[in-house]
Amino acid sequence: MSGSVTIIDLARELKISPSTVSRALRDHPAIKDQTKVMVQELAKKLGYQPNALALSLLYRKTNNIGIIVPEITSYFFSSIICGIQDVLDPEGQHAVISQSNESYETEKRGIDTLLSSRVDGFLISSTFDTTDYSHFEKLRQNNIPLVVFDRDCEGLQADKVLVDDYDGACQAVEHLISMGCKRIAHIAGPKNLSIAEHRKNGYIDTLKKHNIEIDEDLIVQSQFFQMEDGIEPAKRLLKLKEKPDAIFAVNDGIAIGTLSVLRESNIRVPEEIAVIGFDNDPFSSFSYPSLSTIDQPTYEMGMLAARILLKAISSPDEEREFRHEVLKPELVVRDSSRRK
Amino acid sequence: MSGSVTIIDLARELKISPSTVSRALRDHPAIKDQTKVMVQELAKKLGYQPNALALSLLYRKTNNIGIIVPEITSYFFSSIICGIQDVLDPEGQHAVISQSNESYETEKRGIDTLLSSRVDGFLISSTFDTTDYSHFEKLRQNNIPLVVFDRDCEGLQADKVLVDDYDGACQAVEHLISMGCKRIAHIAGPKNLSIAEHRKNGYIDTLKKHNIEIDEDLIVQSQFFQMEDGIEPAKRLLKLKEKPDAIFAVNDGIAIGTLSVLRESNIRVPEEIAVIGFDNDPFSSFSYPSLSTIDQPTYEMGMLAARILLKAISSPDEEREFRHEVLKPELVVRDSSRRK
DNA sequence: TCTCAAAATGCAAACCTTTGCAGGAATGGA
DNA sequence: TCCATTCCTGCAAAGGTTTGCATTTTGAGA
Repeated sequence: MSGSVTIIDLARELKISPSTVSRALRDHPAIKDQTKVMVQELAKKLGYQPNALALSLLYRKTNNIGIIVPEITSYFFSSIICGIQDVLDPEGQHAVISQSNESYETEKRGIDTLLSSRVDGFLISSTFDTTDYSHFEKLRQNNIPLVVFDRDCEGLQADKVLVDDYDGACQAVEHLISMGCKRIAHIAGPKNLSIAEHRKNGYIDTLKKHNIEIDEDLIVQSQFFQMEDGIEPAKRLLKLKEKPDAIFAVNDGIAIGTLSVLRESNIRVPEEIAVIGFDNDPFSSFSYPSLSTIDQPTYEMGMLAARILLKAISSPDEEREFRHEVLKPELVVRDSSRRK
Repeated sequence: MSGSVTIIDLARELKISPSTVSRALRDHPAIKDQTKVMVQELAKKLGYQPNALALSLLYRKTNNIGIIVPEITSYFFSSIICGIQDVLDPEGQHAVISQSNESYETEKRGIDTLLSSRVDGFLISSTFDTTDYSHFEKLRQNNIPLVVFDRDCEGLQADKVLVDDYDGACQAVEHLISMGCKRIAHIAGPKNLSIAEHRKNGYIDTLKKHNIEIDEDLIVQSQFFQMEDGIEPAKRLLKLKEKPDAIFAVNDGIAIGTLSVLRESNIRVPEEIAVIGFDNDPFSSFSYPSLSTIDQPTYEMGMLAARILLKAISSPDEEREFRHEVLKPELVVRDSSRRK
């Protein structure tokens, strides 16, 4: 940054005013061709680059987009970010990424620091703990566009890009039933997380639809979404007097953890217990047995969210409805649920 | 951004000058206590937040750090980024992340756009194709600090935080030998990528050290680092007349792909063929069989790189040697290489 | 009441760029 | 030669903040 050459430097060198230099660089019609050539050549020679900071200050626009996600190490979120970046990049927008680590406080702090660094808009997937949305409301008051993705904040007025988790769960359970499973267990995700609730509801409703009684013992809970978090809940299910013949895990991580427990217990998958996950993590097709799952259009979700945000940024005062997009997930059948 | 209140607003409201407001907010000794209280209360009431843009312009410092990585979807890079962020955050620095997708051109473009958005420094892990470092040299000419991590750019004058890949490979092969393996194959990574070369050299030298002849047929190449990229090379090894009794894969992704091929071919791991990877991806302890590997201190690498960068930024003109840190990797033995 | 130092505040420049408006130079025609 | 255009170019303000220096205010002491 130190050695950077400014418009003023060019002006001084050419003994003309900064405004003329500015206009010459932007090909303004009121500038003589001769002057333009002269300026542009010097600019090139000296490697002039406009100071984005000065422009941001002038136009009140940084071209920075704040992204807040619970974590970036999971494929799920990192591939969403890919989708976002592939939309932002060609538009000259930059992604400033902050992790909340599933902590409400950190999320709030993240918003504040990004806010004071003047990002033009926010893309947020909130934490487990986020039940109070006042920090999001604040954005609207400040007139800063916000698009919520994946994890719904129910009641919050904002653009949203979500996945139909309920439908995904229904597909998963329908599939297990069609494979002849009778006692289908569910390893549910953290409480008060909308997506986990929706999946659980899809599970319950599908069983009911098929007149299968809901057995509360068959519903256990995982604390987080990592592979190791699946171990303990899976073990709990295996301790039941009447074991399940299928397990629908809230995501692929938990499902993979479950598979490892089943393997250790010498339970054949899918013959004794079928397993299905959720996410279609790249990992899932390489597990043993390969894992049936519900594919989520993560990349598309990121792209769509980013597009909606950019649109909101470029037409600020427009009165409009908040968008509420719901993407459809898709069943992927692999060995872990395929009855031969 | 629109509704944001400025120091000038506060000044007007209180009928004092902006400079007094500024000083009052920063608790300057020359300001009357009464005035300070008055200003600070109004600032709080109106929710004043300093405009970081104006400050950046003034101090020629954005507090943004540009990160360029080949991809963010792998655990390897995303956990490095975690380490980076955990250092940047408390310092009020923001990570602006750009992906090169292993493309030299994209990497170059990334530098240019981040440069024009005035990041204070760069943390870069270069692509496969990056053999020309002029875009990095440019940074030094502009006096912008750069720390290279993981993937070395040989010959480039810059701070570097690397992992001793050679040593890691030696540990892996030593381990296989100690388990009684005689025909150890290597699935190498992309050519002209330093880390892949170092691992290959470690493999070769360790075999030589044990007077094991190098068989070129046992060295095959993978194109990329994903699981699916391991399939084809593994199949090539299985087609050999004399099959290997161990495979050292350049990373865990390739190793996982290899395991799936071995499984399909009904080859017992580790009894017939032992397998070891590199990275200690979380996945590797949940594969079947669980994968022996070389643990890389990714999080620490990110932290160290970030710390070095921040130091370089805060003491710009200081004459100093470039740092060249080499972290030690560590063998993790699991089922895929444990002879019973 | 006046003086003077000390205390408190304000002015203006700097960071870099854009742009409406004013003004100067050049050119054409009479 | 002079006037009226047209064509170029420059001035200054705006965006928000900090800070050296100048200026005003305050209060004490004479």
